[in-house]
Amino acid sequence: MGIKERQDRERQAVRQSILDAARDLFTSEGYRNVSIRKIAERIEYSPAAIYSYFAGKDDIYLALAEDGFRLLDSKVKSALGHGSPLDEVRAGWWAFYEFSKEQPAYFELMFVDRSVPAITEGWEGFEILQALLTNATEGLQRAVDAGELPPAVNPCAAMHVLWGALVGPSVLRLCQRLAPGEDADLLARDVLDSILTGLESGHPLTFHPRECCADGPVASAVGVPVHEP
Amino acid sequence: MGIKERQDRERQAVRQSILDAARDLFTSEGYRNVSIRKIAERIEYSPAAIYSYFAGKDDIYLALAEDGFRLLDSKVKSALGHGSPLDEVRAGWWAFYEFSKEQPAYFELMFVDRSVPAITEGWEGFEILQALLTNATEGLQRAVDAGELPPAVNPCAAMHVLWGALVGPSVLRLCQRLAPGEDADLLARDVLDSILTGLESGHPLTFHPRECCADGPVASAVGVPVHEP
DNA sequence: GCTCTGATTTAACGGTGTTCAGGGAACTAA
DNA sequence: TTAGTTCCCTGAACACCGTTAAATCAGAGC
Repeated sequence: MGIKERQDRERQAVRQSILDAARDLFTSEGYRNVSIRKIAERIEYSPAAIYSYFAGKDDIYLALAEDGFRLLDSKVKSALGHGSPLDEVRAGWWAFYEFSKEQPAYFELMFVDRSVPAITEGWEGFEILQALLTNATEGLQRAVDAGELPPAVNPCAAMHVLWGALVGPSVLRLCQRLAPGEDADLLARDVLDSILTGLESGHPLTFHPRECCADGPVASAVGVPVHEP
Repeated sequence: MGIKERQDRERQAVRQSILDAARDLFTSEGYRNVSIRKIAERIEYSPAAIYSYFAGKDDIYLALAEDGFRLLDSKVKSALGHGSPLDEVRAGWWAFYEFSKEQPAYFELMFVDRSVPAITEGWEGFEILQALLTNATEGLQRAVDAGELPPAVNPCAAMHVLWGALVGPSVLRLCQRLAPGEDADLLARDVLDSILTGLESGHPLTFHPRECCADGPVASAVGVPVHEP
């Protein structure tokens, strides 16, 4: 009795076609300018049909963003495992930058488009990013423990700095704000190197962390607005 | 014949009341959740009346944001003029952070709220921010010329790093993502110091700038989406 | 064949930003 | 004072939006 399986498969296919259409439209026209009706028209269904697959427009975005965070997570993780702790820090953040090149559509949805709904605690994608940033902080801690970074370096604050700085070149590249002769890769590398060099110099950090990386970094990272969408 | 003057004054007062109501509503409920009808109700006018003062909802935001950029500009400028070039760099960026504390409503509209319309070239506020960031780059150049920073430091890239990193603590503070015991001021200072220390160490920068600061930084800074609002 | 289930559509609700013809008050000129 | 003009403002409408309830329809199971 493969009927249910076939039905499930078909349903999954429709669901995926909604996501594909939405990703295309979101990245070409911006989340704000895409309506449920446009997505429905693209997949040749009625607008109401979509609501049997997703609770609402925001949920379509959240499903896409969750995929994106998963992709980012696996990309960063596969870049680790080689070299010293400091090498891993460098590799991890470089993977983040490369992700913005390889998956520009996802990256844009995740970090650039400002009309997108808010990312809140409890949502799966939030937890993935959360864990990723916590890992990044722990990586910095290992580099400190290994003596590759001065003991004065606060891993949490350092992670914030790396994060904030690395988003810049990624967005610059994505928005094509660099001239043809300018190489975003070099800029990204410079930014990364500058930060790490600064950390190596070991300026004492006065910030007093708590479990600041347990709920802090994501908010600043993605630029979460204070209000509900 | 002060009639026209009085009429102009009244008109200006109504215009200002629209802006005041809009700023209150935007920052308490988020740009996305505020409708023209709500603003109209607040000032006891009909929704249509607003369109004789502003071309649309987005223009109300743009007028507010322009005020904000002007405020930021004057705050940063008044912080300059004392000390060495490197001191000025530090003072300027610290003023930026302080602005986020003193004018949280404006700062939120300018940099945090993600449902706000895009900032585009040609708009007055864009030019103000543009000039401000160009000034920041020139300040870094002066610090290099004065020997306070190594010649290898690329002012444009360095400006990007400072900018990206400083937004982080500001947003963290604004979104109250720090525990009571954690001091955002210290975090901001650490971030600023870390970056400057890194620059002083003089890691060679490979990025090849053009007039990259003539049209680049703003986009990455504010997180401008690719699409029209 | 019939029934039942569940995916899909039709039609509508309440909201949005925005436009436009007209009313009416205030000002000007005779 | 009165007639004319100007211009702000309103009411009503338009074209959308996200979302939902009821009707419809195809297909599976008996």
